[in-house]
Amino acid sequence: MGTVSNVLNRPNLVAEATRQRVQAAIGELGFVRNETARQLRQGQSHVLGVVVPSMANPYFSDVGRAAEAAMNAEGFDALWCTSDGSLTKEQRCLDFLEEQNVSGLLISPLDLGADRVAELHGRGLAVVLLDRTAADVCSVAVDHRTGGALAARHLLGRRHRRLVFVTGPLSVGPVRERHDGAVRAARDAGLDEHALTTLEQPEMTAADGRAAARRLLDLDPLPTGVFCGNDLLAIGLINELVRAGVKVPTEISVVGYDDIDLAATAVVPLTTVRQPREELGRTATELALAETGDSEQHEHRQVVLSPELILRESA
Amino acid sequence: MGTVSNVLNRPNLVAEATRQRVQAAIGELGFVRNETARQLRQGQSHVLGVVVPSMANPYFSDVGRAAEAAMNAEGFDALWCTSDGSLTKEQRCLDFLEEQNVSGLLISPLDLGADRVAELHGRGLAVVLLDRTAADVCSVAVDHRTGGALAARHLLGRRHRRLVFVTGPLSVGPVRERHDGAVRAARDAGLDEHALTTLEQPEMTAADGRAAARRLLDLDPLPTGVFCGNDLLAIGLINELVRAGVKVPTEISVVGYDDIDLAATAVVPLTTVRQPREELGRTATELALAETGDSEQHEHRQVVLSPELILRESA
DNA sequence: CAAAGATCGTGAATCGTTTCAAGCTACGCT
DNA sequence: AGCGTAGCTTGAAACGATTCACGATCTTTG
Repeated sequence: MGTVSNVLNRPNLVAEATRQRVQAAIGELGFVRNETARQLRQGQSHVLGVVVPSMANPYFSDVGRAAEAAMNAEGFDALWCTSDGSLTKEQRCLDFLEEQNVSGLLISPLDLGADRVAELHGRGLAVVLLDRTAADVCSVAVDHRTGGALAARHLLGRRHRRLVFVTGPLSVGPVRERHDGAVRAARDAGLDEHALTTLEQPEMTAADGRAAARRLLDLDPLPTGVFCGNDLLAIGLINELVRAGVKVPTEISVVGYDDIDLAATAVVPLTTVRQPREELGRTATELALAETGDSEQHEHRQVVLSPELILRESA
Repeated sequence: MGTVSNVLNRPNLVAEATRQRVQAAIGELGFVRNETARQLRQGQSHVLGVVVPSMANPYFSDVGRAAEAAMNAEGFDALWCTSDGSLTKEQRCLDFLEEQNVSGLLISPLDLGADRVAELHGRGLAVVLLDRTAADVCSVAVDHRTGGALAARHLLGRRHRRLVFVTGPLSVGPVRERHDGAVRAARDAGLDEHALTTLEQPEMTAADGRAAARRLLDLDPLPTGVFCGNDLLAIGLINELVRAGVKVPTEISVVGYDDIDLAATAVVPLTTVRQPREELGRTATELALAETGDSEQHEHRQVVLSPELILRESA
């Protein structure tokens, strides 16, 4: 019925008495608006998709949560999808979201080359890249080169001259940038080429950090400063170092990256490079919402946020 | 067009030639089926909602991931919602899912009393409780009493006679059950009443574990065995203990609960009670799918899974 | 008191898909 | 040739909400 629709969507158009009556009936019958039909008719959905490689990763879950909160504040809802590091799964997520008619997409794509995202964008979906950057799309990223440099310079400033950079797969953009930033900073400080080792791990979990620590303990002479590509690596590494009887930070200093919750409560509270996760998520939905609003004469913006060094005890 | 629908849903009914032609057109035009309209017409959705208190908690993200994988295998998709520990947010999640016409619900409700879930169930939604149990609903839970007892008996078996149970809010069912199981086991073993302390923390994060460690270090005499309500508590606690120079497990033994990934790579690899998270998630979607299928003469099942003690180094 | 205007309620069309009855073809059989 | 049938295709109704033009009622005003 038309009136019911008005009561729900434009209550001011309907007389107080009728409004009451309709509301009562709604309560009585337990009527629930069928969002599905509503969307079909309106062609728009008030739902944004969030696609991340993993929800278990505190970095993504924090960013996503901030993004979702910002959406809710504007009457939008979030549809979470996890690609689990698989391109196939990512495809499946995008298919799902497209079929669900989301009006926008916050995505941290596994592979920028995959132009499925571009295709969706072409169909009129608002797209915001999380922690990636591309020419003709909105994006919010952190300046990882600066972040890496921040970490390296901190170690250098503490007179460390034998450094190891423990990193995840350098094929991943942000990871490579952190590493590059650190290496560049070390070189700029005039550090000797062979005083600088890179340990590339297949993943970025605490287990990988532990494995890195074992390889690191074989080095001779032992390095004195370590920069890890994320906090989980750093935590695993420190744990194994401590187990081996190496004192952190006296014998080896460690800097992490991300500043996840666990960083503060590690055996040795972690000195780390904080990414502004809340701001990242919030800004991403702002950009997306702006784009869904404007639709046509929208200007794509590439926002770059700054990382910050958090001093604790590990370095 | 009717034929297009047939090509997509019942390809055997349509002639090879037409099928090819339609497929070609689909490819050419970049046609994407509008799931919204499809659902509206069918009244059913091939989507299940997953409602958990937090995605950052590895326990829930693992359970949910297993559940989602099982859904995907059956052609269903998952809609993730996080209640973030707030009843309001949980309500919002349920409203959203109902409006989205999900055909089932996997939920770990904050408050069993809230009969919103029962209401949805009444509307014909398949409902499966995660880690909670109620009379007239399907559920998959772990026998936490046994889990708690497993942990306590392990400590007692190692001749520990001064025990502390560090726990989260006892208002949370599963948490209380773990605690009760442990306390009962200790009493059954004839442990003195005052040789048993309970430290209740407001949350169950590593930070709470650290706080617990500080309170614990004030105790005189120091306890020798500690059972933590989850691994995060245990990790935070051990970290602080080690920082204070207390040797684990020689001076104090610690048992955790969950067996999250981090447990194995902690400074002192954690002895812990493993919950079968994958099985829990998988079973939950099986129950839900079974219920959506049968609809009417469906028998509710309460599945209870068994925890398992994982021996590592911390106790 | 009548006409105009303001205020609300009504009914039909619409969104994109599924479903089903009915129509069409071509073929085989007698 | 005539008829039945299997195999496909077509067209229209339906899902539940929104939207909009129209009609009904009530109020105001000259």
